[in-house]
Amino acid sequence: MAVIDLPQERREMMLRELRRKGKLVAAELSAEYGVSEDTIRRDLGELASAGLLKRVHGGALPLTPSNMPYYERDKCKQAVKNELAIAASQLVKDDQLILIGGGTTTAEIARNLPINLRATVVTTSPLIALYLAEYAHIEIIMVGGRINKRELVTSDAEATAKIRCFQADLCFLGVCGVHPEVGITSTLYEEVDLVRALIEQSGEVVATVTADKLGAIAPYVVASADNITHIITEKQVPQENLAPYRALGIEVIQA
Amino acid sequence: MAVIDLPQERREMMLRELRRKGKLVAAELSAEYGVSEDTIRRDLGELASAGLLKRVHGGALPLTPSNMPYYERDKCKQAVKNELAIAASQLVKDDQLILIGGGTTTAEIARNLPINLRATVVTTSPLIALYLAEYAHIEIIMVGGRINKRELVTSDAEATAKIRCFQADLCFLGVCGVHPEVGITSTLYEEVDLVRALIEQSGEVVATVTADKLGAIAPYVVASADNITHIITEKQVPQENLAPYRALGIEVIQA
DNA sequence: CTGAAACACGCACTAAAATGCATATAACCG
DNA sequence: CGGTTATATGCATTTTAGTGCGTGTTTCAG
Repeated sequence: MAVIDLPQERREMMLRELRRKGKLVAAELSAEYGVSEDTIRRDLGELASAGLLKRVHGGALPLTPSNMPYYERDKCKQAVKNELAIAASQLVKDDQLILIGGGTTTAEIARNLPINLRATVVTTSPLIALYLAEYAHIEIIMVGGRINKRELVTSDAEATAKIRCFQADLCFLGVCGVHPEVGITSTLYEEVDLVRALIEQSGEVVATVTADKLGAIAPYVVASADNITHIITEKQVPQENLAPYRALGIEVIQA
Repeated sequence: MAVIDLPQERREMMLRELRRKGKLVAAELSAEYGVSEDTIRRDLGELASAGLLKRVHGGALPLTPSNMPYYERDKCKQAVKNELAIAASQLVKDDQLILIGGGTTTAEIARNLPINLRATVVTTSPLIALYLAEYAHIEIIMVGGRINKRELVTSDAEATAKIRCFQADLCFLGVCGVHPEVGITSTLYEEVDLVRALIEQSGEVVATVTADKLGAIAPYVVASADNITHIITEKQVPQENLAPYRALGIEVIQA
């Protein structure tokens, strides 16, 4: 992991993190960079007086609040999704080719990748593409096609065909439901082919699944559950609910 | 390992190391090159005053932290760009096929379209795609490809080829410079083909041009000025500056 | 209204920077 | 060849930037 040894470097990192995440919390920064909260406060004060961010009680916010589009849906279970995303982001390694599908949790993963990760990411989500643009060493391939406004992704035949052109190391899936027997299911028919392509063109398949989606069944079946290699879910999920997935050879990670 | 015996050689090595690692730490350099920290500091000071790096406490950083993109530029002349965008948005009619290129002004247009506009928009910018997702009756086609992080658009051959699949009614262009004789110019070589495609695949070509870009010349020529059908520019621009464009048959609108 | 968290300020300590000076080496020139 | 000069370097000294801690104050949420 890249060590931060220059104060100025730390400040620039903070600015980038602000652009990615839309806010900075002093206490978190203190832990993240291994310096006291005083130092963080001084940093934030300096950046604020340089006109680079807006200082608020507890942290900082961007000057232009509405530049990065913001989505209401993103709010629910935000904290949980953030936890899952952080755990998921541990699975990536340098120099991999990664596919990221649509969804609020996968978007969260895109904002929580290691800051110096060197990789190529293929995504169908313009929102994720924007988040990734803040990373210096990530090559971004945007998969084109008709935008599905509900999910904010391209999910038509053109997008599916494009995904088929890649053979990735890793894929992050946002799913509507995962059931041990029924498998991966979706509420959107037009997404089925695309998600299937994501799975088939990728070595490891990581599904981030909140507790309510575990064992859930949506109308359209995408693939059997054993196509998944990793499930990231909440800490509080009881072990007996996870056992069926482990029996399928899926590595289950709780965060 | 080549021995470093020339001071100048050492400095060039340091610059290369800076490009490779993104930062230089004085103490490390001292050990690495076997000279005192004083010497390193003098080197860094010299390189800084030559404008080759940014000197910071403890070492040095690149001048442009490789990602000083978009969001900075977006702030400047925001009010003006908004005016131009509102004027530009008047030109769209229902049921048209519209191309929107990259740029801060074109993004502004995307946020200022008539709320009930019924149209199809093709864009290379994920940011614009997100803005457009707010409109109920706009069909969005995202053009895929490698993302240029600086401009936040897809501008590679794949994107250009895709644009060639459309025959649009209208196209909004964000340009680096428009000169009556030299024509439309760009600061980015890789954008040239794409912008040319936008122009050729579109009936009307609307350029939103802030005062400083009117008559400006950037390194790479895209097309002659008479390819433009409409120029939207600032109110304060004197008539004599606009006459050459009108002589080319371009409709000039001041907002 | 009250307790906890965040903040602001001053102080002490460390590391890095600037500055002046001494020395060594290499280049220059008669 | 020998002496002068310019450059590069290291060392000592003073300044300054960065940091953490303690104390008292402000802000915020229940």
